[in-house]
Amino acid sequence: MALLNIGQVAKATGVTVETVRYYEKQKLIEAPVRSQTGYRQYPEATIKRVKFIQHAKDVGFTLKEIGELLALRNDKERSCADIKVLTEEKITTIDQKIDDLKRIREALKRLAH
Amino acid sequence: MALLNIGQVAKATGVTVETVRYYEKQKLIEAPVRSQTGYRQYPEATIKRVKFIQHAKDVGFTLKEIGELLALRNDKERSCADIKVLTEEKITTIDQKIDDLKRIREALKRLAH
DNA sequence: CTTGACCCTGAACTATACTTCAGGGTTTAA
DNA sequence: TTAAACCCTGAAGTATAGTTCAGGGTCAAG
Repeated sequence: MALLNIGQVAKATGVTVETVRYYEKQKLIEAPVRSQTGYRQYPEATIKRVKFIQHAKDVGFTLKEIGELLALRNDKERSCADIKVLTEEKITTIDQKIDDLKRIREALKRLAH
Repeated sequence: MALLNIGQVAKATGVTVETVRYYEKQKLIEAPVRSQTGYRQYPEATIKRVKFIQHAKDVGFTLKEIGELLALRNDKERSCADIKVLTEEKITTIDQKIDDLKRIREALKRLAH
């Protein structure tokens, strides 16, 4: 598969190139390989990762928390049991958010008669 | 019903008194009546309102958006049809957030085997 | 072979949502 | 009646998540 430069990643995900570089600095995406002239060359999977970050941000996770979510996916060091515990914790947080949203939704629904 | 001073509202909602004053400045909660000595005196309903703000914040709404959500509830000026349109818009946003969360949840669920 | 669109770095700037500070008055329990 | 615990204001400070700026190189079309 072809590698993408930063502008293509930005366009495909709807963020700016500055945001992509910012996520790299914050270690939310891996530093990509570079062309001879220093241009960042991204695999296509980066698009999914940036989109994930945006979706997680939209539902109230901070970049730090998103880093933890992503680390769970990548971390092969941790024991399976460890990952399970951490993952269940995150799922609890998510379920709370879903409940909050449902409650707000119902309140609005009542408003709209 | 008894009126509450700012510390009691803060304690009941889990935010600081500074945050309550900040929400007042941002017009997310009404400026309450004052005691002779200038202390803010809140009705109990303020607790629900502050809790609502916190829940909405947790699921990624900005204070500005939360202000709009609250305005829908309070606004008696707007036509019923107007409110309905705006409310449906907000509900669409909420449904998107719920979908995002469910997708993240499923990804984590798969991780936990 | 140049011009417009793209890419690079590091640093300074911005908006949001608070938090802290300075300097003071009030309430209440001992 | 005094000391701890509470309340007030306005202004300055902070963390997060970018955005903008200065000052450059690179690539692709004409």
